[in-house]
Amino acid sequence: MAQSGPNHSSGENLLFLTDEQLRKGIEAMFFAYRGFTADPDRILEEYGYGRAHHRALHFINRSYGTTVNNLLTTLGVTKQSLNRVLRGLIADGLVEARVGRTDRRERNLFLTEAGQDLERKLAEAQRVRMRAAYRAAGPQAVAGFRQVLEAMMDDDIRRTYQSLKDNR
Amino acid sequence: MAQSGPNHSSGENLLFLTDEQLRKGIEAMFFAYRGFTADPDRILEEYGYGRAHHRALHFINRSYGTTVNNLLTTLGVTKQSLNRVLRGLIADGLVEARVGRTDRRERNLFLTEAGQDLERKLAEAQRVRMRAAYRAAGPQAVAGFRQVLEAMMDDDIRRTYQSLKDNR
DNA sequence: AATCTTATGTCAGCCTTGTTGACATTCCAA
DNA sequence: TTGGAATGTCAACAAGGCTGACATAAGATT
Repeated sequence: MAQSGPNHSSGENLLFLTDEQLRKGIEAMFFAYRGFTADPDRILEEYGYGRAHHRALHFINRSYGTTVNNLLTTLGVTKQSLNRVLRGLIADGLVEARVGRTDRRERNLFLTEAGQDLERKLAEAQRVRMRAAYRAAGPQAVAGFRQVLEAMMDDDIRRTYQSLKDNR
Repeated sequence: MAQSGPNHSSGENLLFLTDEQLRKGIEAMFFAYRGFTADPDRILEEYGYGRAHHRALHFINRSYGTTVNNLLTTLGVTKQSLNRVLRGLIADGLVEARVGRTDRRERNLFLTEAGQDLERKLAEAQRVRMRAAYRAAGPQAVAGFRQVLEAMMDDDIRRTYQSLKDNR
């Protein structure tokens, strides 16, 4: 388990983990996630895309040349679902799927220029809000934010997340 | 990436707000939210319900006797969408809608015994994970977590959130 | 060479949950 | 009395999940 920071047993943690405190955290997640997706959603609407397209663009950009199977695992959806989205992005010239070089069954995915443009636009919209939130809360709060989020992930996803974490 | 760091001004914030750091925060939100909803989702499936039902149960439980309009605002969906969900919950005997006493156009919403049972079950599943994450990250991290999430909300939603914050 | 397996794509159909638009009912308030 | 607010309902549609079935290509194994 993700064990890092200071820990329990200290008496001060008793009040801390009341259902009431937990409920506030739960609601904060719900409301914050809405804010988190709101700005990209508005942009996507102009293009006739949805969140699924955003996620695909993000992770293709992020893991240059990734395969369809990799993407499936990261996104946690079925191939049919992803395929529908990819088909649209490829048809619109935002994504390119090249036959794999070592294994020709695989398709390596790339963003075209246009794809990179949209990805940048979406990412920047999301960063603006994230940056503002980070600024408002301060560095120490951000560290805590990341720690809690990381501890909240499913184990296998946390591994995926961490493997993506620092490779750029 | 075309352009990297934002990097204005304030000394210690320099390294802090790189696009890279922001991207990690964005991915953390995405992956953590999946974990956050995973446990309730499994329970809901057994009952043939979806997340929309969970949200309705949560906020009806939370704001005893709330009106449909209040709920709409909190949930951020259309009345038609909410109505479909409420109809199901009422038909299944989990929610009761009583005609308003002061304004008889309004419907006051309550959980029945069965509704409270399911709500408790869902909430506890979600709390288990949240509690584990809080424990793993420690009190200071939790404070930061809450600060950043709050700063990430839309302004009007933050007001709603804060008004719900301490009234119990 | 034949066969098994993997990676991917595609078709069809279903579900939840969001949307709009139109229209009815109830009932408070001016 | 009349306007408007709160609510409900019906219909239609879309996005984006899902399952199941089947096709194709190509790597892997026997």
